[in-house]
Amino acid sequence: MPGRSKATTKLRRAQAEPAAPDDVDEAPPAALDMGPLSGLVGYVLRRAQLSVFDDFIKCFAPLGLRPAQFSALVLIDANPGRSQREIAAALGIQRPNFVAMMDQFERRGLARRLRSDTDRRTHALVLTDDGKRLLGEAETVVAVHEARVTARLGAKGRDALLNLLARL
Amino acid sequence: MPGRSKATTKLRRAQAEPAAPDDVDEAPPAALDMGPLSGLVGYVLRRAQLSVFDDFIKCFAPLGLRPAQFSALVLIDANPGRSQREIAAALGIQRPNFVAMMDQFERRGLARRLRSDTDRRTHALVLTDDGKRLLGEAETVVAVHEARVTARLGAKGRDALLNLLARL
DNA sequence: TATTGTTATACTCTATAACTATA
DNA sequence: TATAGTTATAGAGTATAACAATA
Repeated sequence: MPGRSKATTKLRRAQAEPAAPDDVDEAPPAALDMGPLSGLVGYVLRRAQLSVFDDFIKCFAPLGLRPAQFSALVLIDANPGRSQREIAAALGIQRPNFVAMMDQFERRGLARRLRSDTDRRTHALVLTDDGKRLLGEAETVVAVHEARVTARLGAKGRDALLNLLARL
Repeated sequence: MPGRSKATTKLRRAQAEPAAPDDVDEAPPAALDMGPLSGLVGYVLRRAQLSVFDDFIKCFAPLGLRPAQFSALVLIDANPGRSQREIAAALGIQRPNFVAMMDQFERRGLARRLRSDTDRRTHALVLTDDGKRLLGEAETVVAVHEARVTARLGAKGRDALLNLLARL
């Protein structure tokens, strides 16, 4: 087992306060030892995903879209006429949980459920013109977001990351 | 601007996913077009994280540990005597949400809250012997899990992935 | 006054069973 | 009988305000 390096955290002292009697030597906060977590793919993956989603969510808040909603609109746009089951399954969403999302889309006028003439059980999903317009704005926003991610990884790093993640 | 002249979001279309083998000559299943999602770091990251967690959760179910619980035990073990606030913050868990987890750990006899003599507001967290024993088993399990992940990435790929993810 | 642990609460996400209408 | 969409529901996970004890 490789030894763990001692934490060598440089912490800046708090800014001088106006006139407070505080000169007792306080214990240095000292960063925590993350132990084996830093080498666990699952843990590092989770933290990275939260970090990227954090930026994504902030970028898309003005459009009123959550990540899952964006992905659903993209998929309906790329596959018009498909059923709820197909779209939901492709996104890893349970069918019951996709119903409320489609309800919202219809209420906001972004997508519609058309009745299928071949199988009257299914709904053929399509985007409305408003939905396509919003998706257009979304693709501008996603470009800004993705550029920020790419700035952290480098263009080559981003490609490498996508290829590695595709193996999992 | 260097290399990238036009839209940074030039995204390749999705590859077809391995569909279930079907020899029915009825309706062709026709995999969905994932559109730009396959090139979005956030989306691919999320799906990969869910995939890895899926294996992790199955591996740790016999030990009665969820991913967050495992990470908390690891952190307490590597940093005995730290406060709830410190452990929770290092894991990105809100302080109120960490209370129930510590309650469970104490009920199961895995960890204890010792009273601190320097600051009676805080609890000094430590693992019990049972907690350390369970963590020992967990590290065996995590090795199996991690080996399965590494089998998909290759040893070099795994290292590269960890380095890339650390930049996010 | 500020902080730690805590309670209460609410909101999102996710998972499963069961109903209906079609097939 | 099986399937698509739906309803209801329960469980995680997550976020914030507020309170008591302590600093």
